[in-house]
Amino acid sequence: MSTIKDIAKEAGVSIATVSIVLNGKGKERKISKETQSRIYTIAQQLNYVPNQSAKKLRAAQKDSYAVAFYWATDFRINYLARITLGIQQEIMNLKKNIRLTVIPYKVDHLEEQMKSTQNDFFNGIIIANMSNTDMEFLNTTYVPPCPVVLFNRESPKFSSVTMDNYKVGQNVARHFLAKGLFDAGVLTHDTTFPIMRQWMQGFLDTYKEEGHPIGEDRIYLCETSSASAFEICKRLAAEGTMPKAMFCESDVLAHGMLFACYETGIAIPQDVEVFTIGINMPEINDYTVPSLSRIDIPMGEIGQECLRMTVDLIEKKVPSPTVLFLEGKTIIGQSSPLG
Amino acid sequence: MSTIKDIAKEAGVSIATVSIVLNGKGKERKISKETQSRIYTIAQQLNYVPNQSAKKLRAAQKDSYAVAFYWATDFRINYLARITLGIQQEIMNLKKNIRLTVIPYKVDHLEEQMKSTQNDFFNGIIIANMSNTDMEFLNTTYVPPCPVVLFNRESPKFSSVTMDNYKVGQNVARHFLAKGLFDAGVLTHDTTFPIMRQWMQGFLDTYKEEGHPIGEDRIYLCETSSASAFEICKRLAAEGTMPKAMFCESDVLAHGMLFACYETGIAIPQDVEVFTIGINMPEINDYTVPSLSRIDIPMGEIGQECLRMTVDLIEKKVPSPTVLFLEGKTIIGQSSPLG
DNA sequence: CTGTTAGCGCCTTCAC
DNA sequence: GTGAAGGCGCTAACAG
Repeated sequence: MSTIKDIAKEAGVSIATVSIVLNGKGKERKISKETQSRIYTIAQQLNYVPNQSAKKLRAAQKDSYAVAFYWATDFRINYLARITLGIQQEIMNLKKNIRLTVIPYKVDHLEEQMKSTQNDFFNGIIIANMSNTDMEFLNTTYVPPCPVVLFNRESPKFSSVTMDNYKVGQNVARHFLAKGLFDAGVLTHDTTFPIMRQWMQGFLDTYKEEGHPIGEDRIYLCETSSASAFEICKRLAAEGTMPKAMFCESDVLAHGMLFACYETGIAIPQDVEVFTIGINMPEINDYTVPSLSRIDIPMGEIGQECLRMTVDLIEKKVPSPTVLFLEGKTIIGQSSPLG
Repeated sequence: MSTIKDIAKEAGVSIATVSIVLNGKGKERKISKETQSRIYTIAQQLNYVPNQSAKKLRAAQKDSYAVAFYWATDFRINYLARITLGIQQEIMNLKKNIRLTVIPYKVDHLEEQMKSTQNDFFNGIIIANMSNTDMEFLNTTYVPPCPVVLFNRESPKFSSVTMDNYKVGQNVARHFLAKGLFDAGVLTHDTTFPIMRQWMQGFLDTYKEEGHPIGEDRIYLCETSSASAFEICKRLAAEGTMPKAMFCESDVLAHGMLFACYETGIAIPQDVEVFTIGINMPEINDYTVPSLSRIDIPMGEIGQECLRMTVDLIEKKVPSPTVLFLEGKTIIGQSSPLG
């Protein structure tokens, strides 16, 4: 990488002259036309790219933080947009100069990504969507260079903004149980996302406590796609083993299920009721056929709180680790009306 | 903002000592426990936050670019996730140290956002989702401090990655016309997004050229929500004025339309065929009821090319402005099968 | 154990 | 019209 020094040497002028010209102040400072064009040409030849760190240092930014936002690149990219939006809104609110750098990582490979990223140049880090493997890495080997806040995860070591995920599962179970739907199933992802297992635990425990334990065979593991849920539900329809109530652990799966029921002539909610966790935009689930009953994860809000907490940690206004719990929003649609 | 100098003065040690301690190398360099804890305490008291620009400058990053990505915060946040993903993938491919900063802006208010953001600290800027107002600002008053690439827009002044949007509309029209669906309508957003008007123009012109002009009354303006499309389509159903074919200019609207047809007993595709532009994740439209025929905008790909072009412009490997055209992907679902 | 010094790349002030 | 010098905040090499 060449610098203005290189250009100055090549052009036979001083560094100051180069700086003036490249910042478009040549005319104002009455630098000769020739000198200017010579400098521009050489800058181009040497492939000059200004060093923004140096510029910034010189400009002495006040209250300027660099925050990294790690996000998984799988099927959940949709909802990450809303997290980012929440984070950005909070940045506006705070009226500070905060640069949010988005860093993608592959689920189960957070470690590699973190090693290749130079985290020492951030003031704070927010991490979303970690798998158990990723949590394991964070909780054991990782040494943070700055405050770290986890999105919807819990850890003994790091701050986080999360939900009472066990209670989410409990609430879904109670909704079904209140309607006498004892033959229930769970449609879930086959990967190990901690929160999904917490939801399921709350759901299963509640059914068991109420005297209607759900068998292992009623837990259906899908790939993380509508297509996979579609296949499984088509099979259930063909076998005639569809339960009376299905708890879908994400709307991605619920979409596949709705489509399977549509194709096989199973009526929702008459034949089977569907309750899901909303991770997509609320609107999408309001206009599915039929519309989905669900508990929406407050993505934007969690993002917002993550950013606020990160700043508070940077400024040492809260102790580390701090944990904040938020509530999910229950929305009753057509797929499972109130009892 | 305090610096290590302030801490050094306060603690009565040199700035080097402070630097060593705060970087966790106290033990290794055998700084006394007391000195260390004194430094930590004072750092906390003075609310010290390291200046990352200075750190970075010192570390002399090579091939390190800062790229800003402006995105609109409206209903399109969903698809912006995929753009970001494409951009990030390209960053990985390039094997350069590129920091992507996401900067949200309100549609029609790009100007204000750009003024409040210090763009002079970026090496390149990518802008998505501009309205006519935003384009106007860019094309007239805006003076870019670095290369600018537009996402799916055209401009005489700036580089861009875009689609042949007129042709997209033509293709939809031809699909309907080949099936003899002459009574067609357009369901579109009431805002002025340039590409939507281009789609519509291609669509309307083709119908007219083929001798089946579409009347003004067949153009339905919605708010940018499924809810709004739902209301309009419910009205059409009630009046019995639903056309035989509907071109939805975004799947957000198509979702509202599908739901309205479901509720009012209008059969798709028997009573009305639906063709849409896919902006959401492809999967969502594969599992609507019925699944949607559509042309998907290659969001990720456009993002990817935007980043590549930005880097090429920074490194002056391509002239400015450069324009690149990409193709949309046609997917035939149940809502409008092949003729 | 701690301090001094030099310099990362850039811009601004002042001097000629 | 142009150049020399100083300094933004930080770290590493070297010196005690």
